[in-house]
Amino acid sequence: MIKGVKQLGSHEERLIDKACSPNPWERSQIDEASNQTSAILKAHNKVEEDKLASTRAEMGEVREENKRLKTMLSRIVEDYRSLQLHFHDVLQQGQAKKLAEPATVAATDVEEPEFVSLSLGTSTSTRKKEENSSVSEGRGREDSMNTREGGLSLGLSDCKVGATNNAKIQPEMLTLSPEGSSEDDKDDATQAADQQWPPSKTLKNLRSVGAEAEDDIGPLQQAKKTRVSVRARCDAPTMNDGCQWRKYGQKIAKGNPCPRAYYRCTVAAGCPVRKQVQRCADHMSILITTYEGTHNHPLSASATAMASTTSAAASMLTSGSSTSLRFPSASPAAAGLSFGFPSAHDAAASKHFFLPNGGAASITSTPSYPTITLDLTSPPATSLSSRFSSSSFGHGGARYPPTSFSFSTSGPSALSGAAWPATGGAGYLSYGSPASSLFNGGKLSSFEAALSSINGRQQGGEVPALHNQQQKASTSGSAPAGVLTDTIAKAITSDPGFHTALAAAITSYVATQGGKSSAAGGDGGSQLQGLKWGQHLGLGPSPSSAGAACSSALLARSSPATAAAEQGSNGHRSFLLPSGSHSASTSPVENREQ
DNA sequence: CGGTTTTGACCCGCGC
DNA sequence: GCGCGGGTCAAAACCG
Repeated sequence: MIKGVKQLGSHEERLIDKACSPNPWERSQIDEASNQTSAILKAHNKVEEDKLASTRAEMGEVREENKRLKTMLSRIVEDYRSLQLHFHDVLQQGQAKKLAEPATVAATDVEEPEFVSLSLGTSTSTRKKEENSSVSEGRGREDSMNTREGGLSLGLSDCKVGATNNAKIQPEMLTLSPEGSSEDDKDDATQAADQQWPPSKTLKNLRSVGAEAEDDIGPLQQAKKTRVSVRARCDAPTMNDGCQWRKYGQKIAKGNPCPRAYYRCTVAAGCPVRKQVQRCADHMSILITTYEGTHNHPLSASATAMASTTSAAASMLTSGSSTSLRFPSASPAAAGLSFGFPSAHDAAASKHFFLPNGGAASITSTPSYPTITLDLTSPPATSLSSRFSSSSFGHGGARYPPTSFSFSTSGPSALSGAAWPATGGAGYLSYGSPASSLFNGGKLSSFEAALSSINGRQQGGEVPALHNQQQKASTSGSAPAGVLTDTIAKAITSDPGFHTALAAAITSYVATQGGKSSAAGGDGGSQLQGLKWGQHLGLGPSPSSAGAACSSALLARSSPATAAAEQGSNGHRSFLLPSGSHSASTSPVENREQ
């Protein structure tokens, strides 16, 4: 492209030179003719001069336009390179941390506070295995993720949140249960045992210890309580997320006639992961499943799907604090990022960007826990828009600033069931603006593939390869929910996707804005806007989270939006995944429920 | 018989 | 301090 611009520039110069200096023969002819027919020649001369002037003016415009394009391009390339550098930095830091990671879980908790919490799909053993087996190359790691069962190798849990995040949120990787931090006070011999789900007496003691220590480890405590809630239409008692669960309690929660069931993961003894399942009071067909904790064991592919999704969602939540810094409500960034979205609706706190096809909003609010909600309940009509929501009210709401961001996809309505590519990367190229043919060439983005999965539209034999792969790998039978959530999770978490989505979004945005500026005669505005946008994306040297950047990149695909109804009231970050006929099959265990 | 579910009791945090 | 609500325990019942 640069080459092309340069060629264009030299061509312009030749044209202008030619226009400015007619050859001698032409001049002599004109002089001769002027002697004979002065009147005619005068007129002729005038016409030529006019032509010259107009051509000169035209060339000047083209030249200026060329300059603008050159500048814009160099800025974009610059931004892209810095982003690339930053991306590699993050990868390398993650690798370095892993290599330095002590063998004990407790040590990990202490030394890696910046890891994103709630990596439900990531187990210590799995991650260790990967350290040994994978080359320290992003692409290689992703390959392993796509092929290996049970491990979430590239989830956002491996992705360090930016430094701005660390100041406020310091999630920890492995021990999300309340007793986790207090284990530091115990000797090593007991720590391993305490990784198991503690007996009630221990729990009671730990509760008090944890309360005492809370001042010191406040952020960690906060992060540990991070929950991921999944709303989905489901007729079955629970969604099949690939794990085995044992019900350990049931309560009638206030304000909801439906009892809330408490489950514990029984895949491995002592797995601290719990989930709560409750039907929505308003819509009994909607099942709300809330996950909390970190699996301490490898997961089946289908279980990893949900886990990685929730992990990704939690990562989005935690990374959202930095996002809020990047997209302050009153800053031009917020307006810039809206890309035509309506601005904030709830003056009190919530600032939602709504999507063109936004369906039912899903908001959850948990007074003391930062909770992110994946809403899979919107009707199929909203098929290709996506939105998540998260809420966080930690400690007076100051810890998680109320901000929302969303992203949407729009593109060909024909759902090809494009599978997440086995090698990753390539599929992400389909991120981009509809305005850009590059991203619109009949391909679906991976995210769209995920959405199509959610909507159950893989029909007529269009079963994604990923689906097949996971069905083969799954140890708990078919798990459509797992497949779709895995696809979503990959769309959110996969680093090359984040990488490429950004590049695609940049290109897409420039394509759109560049066209506008060109049509308007050009005032350099597009360049400026593009730069701002890039900065807000975190394209600069400052650290940014993958989630924030990815979602922001995806934002570029949004077309001017019409507001969707908002159900929540307080500060949430919002995503939404449409689901229509999302019905998850249930495991034999879960079928026993009443 | 082992694992799971049920269900009343208990604990704890929070608000008044 | 008390009541309320959420979360958990644990014994009994249930199930394959």
